Amino acid sequence: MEKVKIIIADASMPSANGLRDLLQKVPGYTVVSVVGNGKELLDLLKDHPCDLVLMEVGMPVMDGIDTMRSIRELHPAIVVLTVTKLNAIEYINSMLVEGAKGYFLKSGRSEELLHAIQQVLRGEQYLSPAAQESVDKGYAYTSKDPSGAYVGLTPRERDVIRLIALERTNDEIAVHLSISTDTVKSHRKSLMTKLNVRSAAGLVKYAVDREWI
Amino acid sequence: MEKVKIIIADASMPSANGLRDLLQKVPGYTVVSVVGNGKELLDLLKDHPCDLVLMEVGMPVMDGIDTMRSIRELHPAIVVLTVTKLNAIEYINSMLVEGAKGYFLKSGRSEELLHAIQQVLRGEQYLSPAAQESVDKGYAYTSKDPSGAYVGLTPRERDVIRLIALERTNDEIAVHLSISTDTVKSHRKSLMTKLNVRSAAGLVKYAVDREWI
DNA sequence: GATACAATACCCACTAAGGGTGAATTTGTC
DNA sequence: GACAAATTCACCCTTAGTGGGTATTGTATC
Repeated sequence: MEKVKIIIADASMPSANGLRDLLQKVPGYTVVSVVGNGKELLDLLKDHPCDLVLMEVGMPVMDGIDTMRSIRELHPAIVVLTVTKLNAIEYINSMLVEGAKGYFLKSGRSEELLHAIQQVLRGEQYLSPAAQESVDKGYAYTSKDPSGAYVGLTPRERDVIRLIALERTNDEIAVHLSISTDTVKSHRKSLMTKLNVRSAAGLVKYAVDREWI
Repeated sequence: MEKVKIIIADASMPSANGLRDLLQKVPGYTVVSVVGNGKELLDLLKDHPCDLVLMEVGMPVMDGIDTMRSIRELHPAIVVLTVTKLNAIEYINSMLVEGAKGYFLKSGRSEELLHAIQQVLRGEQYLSPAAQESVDKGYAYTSKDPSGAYVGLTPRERDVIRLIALERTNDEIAVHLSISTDTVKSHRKSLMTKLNVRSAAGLVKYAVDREWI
């Protein structure tokens, strides 16, 4: 019987290695590769297929949510289990909407992770208890979109949110991007509406969590 | 010969387990415990001494910097190696000032971590290349304190910075803490001066990084 | 009792950000 | 070519935050 081929996508070395070591102990599993961001994962998948991906949401270069969308498009058969420390509802919702089969929080126990893997491999959804609780409590960032559709940011909006998180004022951002201050304000307003936050604080948290800064 | 007793303090399960598994393979080392935050660590140290602590900066309940200060006071003989994903200068500086012997970034390789451990156990300081680079570039948050003294926040300032990160306005914070809006502004000013940031964005990043939200 | 600091509160002036509305232009896709 | 989406820009007005002070009280610590 073929072993389940697993790839781990996590920028944090001890975390990625910890997952690898844990899974290598399981007879039916084989970790074929460990990558540090979404781009590396997609490059690898081009000619190295696998059955299961364990993926962190917060990764540099290309984060988990964007990566998830590409995987669903390019490799629909791959099962993805999110393995992250982020338990905010917007990430859970985003990952599930984009097609992740499960959402496991890193505060959980190893045995629970193995259980989660078995469950998603069987085709069932898995959510960590705390994640399930967040989902039950309702949607914070996504309340304006009850359909559950993913709220994507445009490239320009990402430019702006990054600079906001870097403590730049609207004027400075305008100079940096060679656009008018009014345009920066436009993007800022779109960002706040999309992410359903009330102030710059919410934008900064979003950018920090996703490791965009 | 006695084995080196090691405790790992890291709230992230795969990360903590990854470190534990890595160290258990080394003949001279023994991981006596794994804890999830600074408070658990200090409780454990009361009657379970150890030689080396690997500690993450970002931990819930009690973060690495506060924990470091207590360790230096209560258990001066224990060698602490910071093992974190945070590479901002203020954390590096804070941990070193508080008495950590080394600062290892989780993006580094396992062999490098073992090398770092050997180095701090010999009594030498260790810094990850990227961390060394940050130090060379100068101090961002701590530029106003060239002596390198740790910039500590008072309990009230922590209340305020947390609420700022939670997107509360000054008025809301005032009501929540039962103080006047002017007092909130006073705390806000102190925070920005102490942390040497220009706007709320810097405060939010600080709070998010330290997992205070 | 003197010192230091945290916490509280107030003043003033100025700048930045938030919220609403509308619209032109480019870009890519069907 | 029609359509949707992204990007750009311009007004309006209101509120919130920033930066500079100063000052009082309480509470440790020396």
